[in-house]
Amino acid sequence: MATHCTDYDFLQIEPHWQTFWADNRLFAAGPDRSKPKYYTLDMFPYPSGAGLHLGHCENYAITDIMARYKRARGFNVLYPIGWDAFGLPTENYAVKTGRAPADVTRENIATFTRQLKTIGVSYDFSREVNTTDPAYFRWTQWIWLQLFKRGLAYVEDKPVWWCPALGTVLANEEVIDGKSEVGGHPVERRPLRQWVLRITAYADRLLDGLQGLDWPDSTKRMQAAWIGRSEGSDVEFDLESLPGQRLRVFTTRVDTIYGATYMVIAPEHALAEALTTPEQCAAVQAYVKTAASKSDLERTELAKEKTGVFTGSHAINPATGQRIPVWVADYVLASYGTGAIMAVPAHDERDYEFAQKFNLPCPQVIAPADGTPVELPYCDKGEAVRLVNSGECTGLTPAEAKTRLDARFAAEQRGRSTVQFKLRDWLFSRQRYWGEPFPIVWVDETDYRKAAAAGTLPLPAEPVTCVIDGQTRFALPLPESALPLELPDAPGYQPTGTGESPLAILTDWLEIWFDPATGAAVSATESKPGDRWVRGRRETNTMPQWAGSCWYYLRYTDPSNAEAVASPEALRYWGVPDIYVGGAEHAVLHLLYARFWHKVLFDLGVVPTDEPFPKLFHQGIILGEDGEKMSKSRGNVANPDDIINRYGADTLRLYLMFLGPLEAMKPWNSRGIEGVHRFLHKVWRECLDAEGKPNPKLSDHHTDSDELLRGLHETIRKVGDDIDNLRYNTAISQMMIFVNALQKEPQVNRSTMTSFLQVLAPFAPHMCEELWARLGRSGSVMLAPWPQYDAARLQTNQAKLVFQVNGKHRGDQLLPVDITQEDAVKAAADNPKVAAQLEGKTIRRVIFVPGKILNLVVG
RNA sequence: GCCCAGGUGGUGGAAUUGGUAGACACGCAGGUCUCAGAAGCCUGUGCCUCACAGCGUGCGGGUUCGAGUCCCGCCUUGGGCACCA
Repeated sequence: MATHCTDYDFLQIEPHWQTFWADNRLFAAGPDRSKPKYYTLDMFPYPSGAGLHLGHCENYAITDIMARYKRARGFNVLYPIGWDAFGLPTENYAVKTGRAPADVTRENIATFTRQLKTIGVSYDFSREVNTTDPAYFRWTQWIWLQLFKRGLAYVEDKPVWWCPALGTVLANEEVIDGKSEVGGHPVERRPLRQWVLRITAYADRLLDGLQGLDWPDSTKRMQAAWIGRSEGSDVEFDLESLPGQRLRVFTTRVDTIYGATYMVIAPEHALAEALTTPEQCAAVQAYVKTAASKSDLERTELAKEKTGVFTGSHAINPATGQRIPVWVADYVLASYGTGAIMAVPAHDERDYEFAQKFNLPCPQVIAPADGTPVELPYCDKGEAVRLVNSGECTGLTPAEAKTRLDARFAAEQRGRSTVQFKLRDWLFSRQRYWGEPFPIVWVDETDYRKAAAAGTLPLPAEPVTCVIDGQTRFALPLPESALPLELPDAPGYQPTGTGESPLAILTDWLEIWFDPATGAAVSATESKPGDRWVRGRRETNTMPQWAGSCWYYLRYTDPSNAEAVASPEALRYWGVPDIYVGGAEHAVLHLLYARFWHKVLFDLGVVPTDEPFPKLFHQGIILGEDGEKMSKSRGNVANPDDIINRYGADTLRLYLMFLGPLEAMKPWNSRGIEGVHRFLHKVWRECLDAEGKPNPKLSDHHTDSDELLRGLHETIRKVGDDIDNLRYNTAISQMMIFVNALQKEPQVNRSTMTSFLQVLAPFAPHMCEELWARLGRSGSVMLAPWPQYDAARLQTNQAKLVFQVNGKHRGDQLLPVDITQEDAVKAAADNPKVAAQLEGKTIRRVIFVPGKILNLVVG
């Protein structure tokens, strides 16, 4: 079944075995539930027109080697692939060319698939999923409906990037330095109706869940920082000019309240206008207007110098009873906490800087317990500091003061201990065509009540409403049975020019008669089909690309199930990925969003566990030869197709894995690849002679030396360990060491060679299949059980003992491992170099680590 | 500014719990084979030195019989966050 080439002709060998694997369906995840399962997953690729790059190859080689190894170890392996195919690049291309996004997507997927097959990745292509397939996004919509039903989705006007010149809304990543990425046109913020998901309701669980995950620490830390849990207190300050109203602040340092000498509200704060006195009106209005016209980016970038305006009003510090001024300043963010702060300049850097600029008082209320004078601002807290000048709290530690003040303000009904998060709710809509449509119809209140009364729809406890053309509309979901809601055809896919999605001009699709019981719809231009039908307008937003990638790993367990996301049985057996490999660029968003959806599905009883990715690994970025990030403009891109044509996929895979630690960022080196290519040639020559027949040095009867067998067993052991621990580079180095030893042997037992081929096979699968067959082994090397190493073979009775004198290496000698210290010292003393160092000196101390080192301390 | 991870030959990198620094490979040099070349094979290759010795894991200190590894201070590269009260 092997090819007949005499040389290592990888261009012939590789396609041959790729066809063999596909024809024999060797990589399909099996139905046998008695076997232990292993689920390995790559991050969901976007099938771009540019095709596969080296980063993909690195990612997929890592998981492919793992998958092949685990199969050989007897696991039932699930190793799937699919396509995260909705999204902007395809839509932009469609707009430009007028071609249907679905057609473009299909072509891109075909290209990707072809390329994947040329690198020999052992995916189970029978489980391929595609987020743009209605049979798939039916369940994306279904999950979204569950979120909707549980009150986790709502609608809000939110500012988005709008480009007047392009007549369209842009994503954050399409805006660069305040200009559109395409064309460099100016962009502005414009409020548009958006769907928002209440991810903040899961903030605590998302944070706590991180603890048990086997993820890179840096990624866990990044997510924790993104969630940004912060414990503090809410306190309400009375307002002198607005009796009965209070200004609420959030502070993590309520213990410093005796030092709060002014307050600051964000320019967007609801009380900004009410608090402004007539004399200050012009100044405040001007300030608020300037702040509003700045983008978030400008506001933070220009943040070097603090700015602000006095409102003219005062609040009362509830601790001291003093009147303190209320300012407006944009260093306070409307979106965090309550949008207002109590400023304690003596103990907060930002407040200090502001107070210095505007000449506000800075009384110190925290001091080191030992009375050391300190410079302001002084931000220490903890056991070593005490409150000073703080009335009843003077002398307490900050922690004690917090307890006391929280209790006092709670009793006064003006405060409490509380927790804030940096995490914001998730803006979950795009004004775009190429995404999942929301299964929502906007209706008036009467129709909503009528439809709700039927009791069959997935409705939230509180209706979701919005105002369209001055009228309040209610969000009526499609019944689950009516899913999927497919995308209508849109001529040209052009932007509408109003900021709404291209769907908003497809009147027949948009304005409908709708049957809430069945989800059926007809154009509103037709006559009302029946009594229970209601007049509605479809939701025109579509879901962001994150939607489809939030749950795809579940679909792989049962990809064609028409009744559910996946069957409970499949979800129980396959569970979640045992290892998830992808780039660190998704450390926060994708991984956080998917965790959120998974927890909701867990609460719904759909999935049996509450975390989707127990083990995560990030492969490092492959840089160009110049050590810079690969990019077309730099001209430092190495193309996988070229490399495969020149060296073969096995060489490419092996070299990518040999380059360095998998997680490290490392530069490509086109000369270095020669090394692993030579290594594969060497393996070939050790197996076959010049005619392509088995090398005469291989025999079935030869007894290999203990040393060679120790090398073989050490290699089996190390390669297995290193694969388990994702240290492929040292596994390869061990295989090179073994082949170098093999090469020096005049005769080698054939089974030694075939055992070695088995451990090499996950890395260089095509060549190992070929050699396995040519050495007379039957079937696929992939089906042979992983060789066992014999621990007894690894032992030696001699080991090199290193001699040191005063910690310096002075020689070594092969000695029995169980040598006594006394004999070891004798052996050392016989060593001429050691003897020279001992000359005329006394041995003061002997450090003996058996089998390793003998250090003689002399003086 | 804050948090994190790195810094080892000409190059990529290796080094259980502190125990031979530089495995493996690239490159380079010499040799062998060849009419010649390619490929292969052999030898060498941290620095300094003819050699002995000495010096060497970003820099400066420290702990230790012994430090790439542990501790303190600094420099530097990369990543993340960035007025989050």
